[in-house]
Parts: sequence; structure tokens; C-alpha cells
Amino acid sequence: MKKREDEKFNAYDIPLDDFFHFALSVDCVVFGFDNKDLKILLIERGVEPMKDLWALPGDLVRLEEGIEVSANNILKKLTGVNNIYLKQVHTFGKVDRHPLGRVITTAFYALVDISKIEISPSSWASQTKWYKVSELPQLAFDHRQIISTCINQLERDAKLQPIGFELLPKKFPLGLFQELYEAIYQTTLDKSNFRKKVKSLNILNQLDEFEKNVSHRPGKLYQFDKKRYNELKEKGFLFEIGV
Amino acid sequence: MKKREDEKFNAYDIPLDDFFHFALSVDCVVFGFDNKDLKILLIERGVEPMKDLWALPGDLVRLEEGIEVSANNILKKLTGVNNIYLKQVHTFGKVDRHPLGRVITTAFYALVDISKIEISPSSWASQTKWYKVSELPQLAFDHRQIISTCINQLERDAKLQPIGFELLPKKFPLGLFQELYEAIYQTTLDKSNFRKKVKSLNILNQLDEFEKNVSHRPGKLYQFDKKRYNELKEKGFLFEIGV
DNA sequence: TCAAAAGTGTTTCCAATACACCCATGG
DNA sequence: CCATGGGTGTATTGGAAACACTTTTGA
Repeated sequence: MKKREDEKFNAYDIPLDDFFHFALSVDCVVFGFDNKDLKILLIERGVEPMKDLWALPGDLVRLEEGIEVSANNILKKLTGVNNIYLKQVHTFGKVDRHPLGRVITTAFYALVDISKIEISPSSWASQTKWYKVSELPQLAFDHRQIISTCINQLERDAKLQPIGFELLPKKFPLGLFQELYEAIYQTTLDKSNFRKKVKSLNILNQLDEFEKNVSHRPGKLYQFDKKRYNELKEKGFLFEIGV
Repeated sequence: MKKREDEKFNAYDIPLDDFFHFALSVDCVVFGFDNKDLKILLIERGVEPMKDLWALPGDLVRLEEGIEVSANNILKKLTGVNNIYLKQVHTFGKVDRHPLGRVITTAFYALVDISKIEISPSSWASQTKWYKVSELPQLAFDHRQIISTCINQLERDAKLQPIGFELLPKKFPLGLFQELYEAIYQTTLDKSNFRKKVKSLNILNQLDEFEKNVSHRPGKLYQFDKKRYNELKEKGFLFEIGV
């Protein structure tokens, strides 16, 4: 890092060094889908400030650490899994949003297959819990707003990208797929029409396997065809699913 | 601002003060529409680093200044106009993206009516110029990437929101409106169908005025009906214009 | 034999698309 | 009188939406 003590900069003629006193944090809105509900993973903070309040998993970024790397590290700590699907959504920078100083935070959302993930509380989290998006507790900082922004973004993204696959097991019946979209859009969809539409997208592989241990006719299992999806995406193809 | 010299924080057990050495900047991708082309406003940097290179208008954020406020101030300086349409797009935080230290930057795009805006170079800009998006010069920092991200975002937004109105004069003929969307989507659209679609959205007021001084049949002028737009938006109405 | 969800087929209807044509103005 | 873009009408078609129906499993 260069010396910069007596340089001037910027339209205000303020010593350059005065600008280098921000902290940057990363907060992750981790979405999961479970039992017909869209859920978010929250932690109970184990450190000050706002100790014991529910909050988003997040952390301060170190000076030599990239933002995306930092977000990935948080999820690695929490789930043990690397390279979870992450999308940067928005940066929140209100002057007084953090009691310790000028901390701006960049919010990401993450999508995980809730059935495959084991959560392990870490140093800054004394507890973790999946909350339904409709039943969130009181939250620290401006995390309520962050969540709301991320939910909106997820809804918009879900309409144009086959994002849902990240939230489901590798193999899944179409009924589950539909329930997921019903949870995201908070609505109900016509079964027949939903199936026709999804199949017409040509990004699903039908398997020769069936659901097990269900008290109704077992559904065929499907798999996301990522290769085919990327081919179509190249061509500018749109994937409108649901509403 | 609180004392924090000897507190500890965060999973890494690093002194808290070590985290407060980021700088934050704001960069604006200002879009305008002129003569059938989508254009971006660039400045020639009048200050180090990267002096004399073309770059996005932007500045370091002061510690006591909000991010959005900072973006607004930049545009105010540049155009003399307050409350220009601004949208936060993405935050870029690569560790080595800035030669003076760890500077992360939040990118916004702005939409202006190019015919109503007078640009005045300010302290950090020795020159300003509107460039076609297809003919950009060499750019400072990672500004090429920032622009590319903002163009993508604009394209996506234009499909779902009547963003185009910000780029046009208050009163405009439908032909101009169509040309704008053709510039954004880089395609041509069928005149008759475009008109039908736009009119069916019910967010345009037809005026009793006509274009002047054109060497062809003058077109009727239209105005954006913001009130009606907001009503429909409340109801979750979608505004797909063009492709 | 009942509940519950899988899975399919049909009809209706609207909106996207393609395309042809006429109109008004300046030069 | 022609080039230019404004402005309108119509036929076709594909897909969205609504809804009825059959199938397969566990309990």
C-alpha cells in the first residue's frame, strides 16, 4: 500500500487519508426451500455489537480480501461447502447504519439445497435457524431491509433464470419444482400448464427413477440439464417460469 | 464515532481498527439518447491517479456522506441538475483495482434527457464527452467492466420498467420512442406492433401537439403518464416493451 | 375404497408477428 | 412528385389460461 499522507485528492481538497476510514462488511441472505416454504438462514449474534440479536450471517471484510471471496468464506464456515451459488444484490451505506463507525455492507443472496446442508454455528454465531420468509424475528442493524431487497431480487431473477434448481435436490419430481415456484411467487399455479411450460424449455432430463415413500402415486424424477441450459442461454433464450 | 482501538471483533481476532481502512467511491454511468444512439458521458480525468485518461464521472465518498447522496452530488456538479434518475447497480471490490489503496466503488447508472442537459467540467474533469456505447475509448481503472455491467442491467430493466421516458424529452413522438428501444436492444422493431403494444400499456397521454420542422409528416406528441404508471405498478402490472 | 398427488388432453382466447397499405410534409 | 417517416388495419399463429379427466400409490 502506498504512502498517501500528504497528498491531496478529490474535488473537496481534503487530505486523501481522510477517505480511508470506511469498513466494509458482507451479509448473506441464504435461501432454502423446505416443506413448501421459502426460508432464510439466520444466526443469533455471538459478538458485539447487537450481541444475542438475530441477524444475517456476515462479517467484516479484511483489507486484503475480495468481496466475493469474503462472502464465499462466510458460507464455507457456515455450511462447510465451497462455491455455493451467490449473487451480489445491493450495497447499503447509510451513514449511521452501524454503531461502531462507517461500515458499509454489500448484500448477497445465496441459494442452497436445504436437505444437503449441515449448518455449524461459528465464532460469531451462537445459534442458527431457518426462518420462513413470512415469519422473521426482530433483526439487528438494517437487516430487515436487506432481506426485503434480496427477496425482491430473487423474485425478479426467478422469472428469467432457472434459479430454482439451486434450491432443490439434484433429482426431484415436478410437483416439488412447482411448489418451489409457488413459494417464491406466493401464488398457486395450474399443474398442467406449469408442466407444459417447464418441459417446453428443454432444460430438464427425465430419469427412469421415481419418488419413494410417498403416500400417493410416485412422481418421475427429473434433473437439471446445465449443459443444455448454457447452450440456450448463449442464444439469448429466455426462461420465464410461472407468472 | 466511538473509540475502538483496543477492542477485538470478528472471527479472525484481528483488532477492529484494522478493518477501517477502506475507501469508498461512486462511479456513474450516465446514459443519454441522441440521434438514434445510446450514449455514455465520460470525463477526461483532471486529477491523479490515471490523469488524462477517459473515465466515468465519480468521486470518493466522504465519511459523513451517504452513497446515494454522493452519487447525486456528482451529477449535480456535472449537470447542474438535482435528482436525476439514478439506480445502484453493483459494487466492485477487487483488491488491486485502485493504485492508491483499497478503494471499492459502487456503480450507478443515471438516465438523462441529453437535450436538456448542459455539462460543465469540474475540478476532477478536464473534458467531458458523450460517447456511443459502441465506440468507447480506452478507459481508466476497471471502468470498462463497470460500463458493461451497467449496460446489461439497463437492458434487463428496460424490459420490465418504462425506463425509456427518463431518456427522452417530456414530449416526444412515438417514432423517437421506438428508436430508443431499438438502440437499447440493438435491433429493429415493427412499427405497427410497437405502437399497439405501447398504447395498450396505457401509460402515455396523447397531446394535441405535433412535431415541428421535420421533412416528413409530423408525428403526434406524447407524454409519460407517471400517475397512471404508478397506479398500475402498485397492482403488480408488468411493462414489457419491445422484445 | 378413499385421499392425495401424478400425469394428460381439450378448448378458448388473447397477444405477438408479419405484412400491406394510406397519409402528410419538405424539398 | 418523390423520399421519408407517420399512422392504421388485418390475417395468422402460438402460447397462456381454465378446466376436466384418468392413473397410481399408501393407508
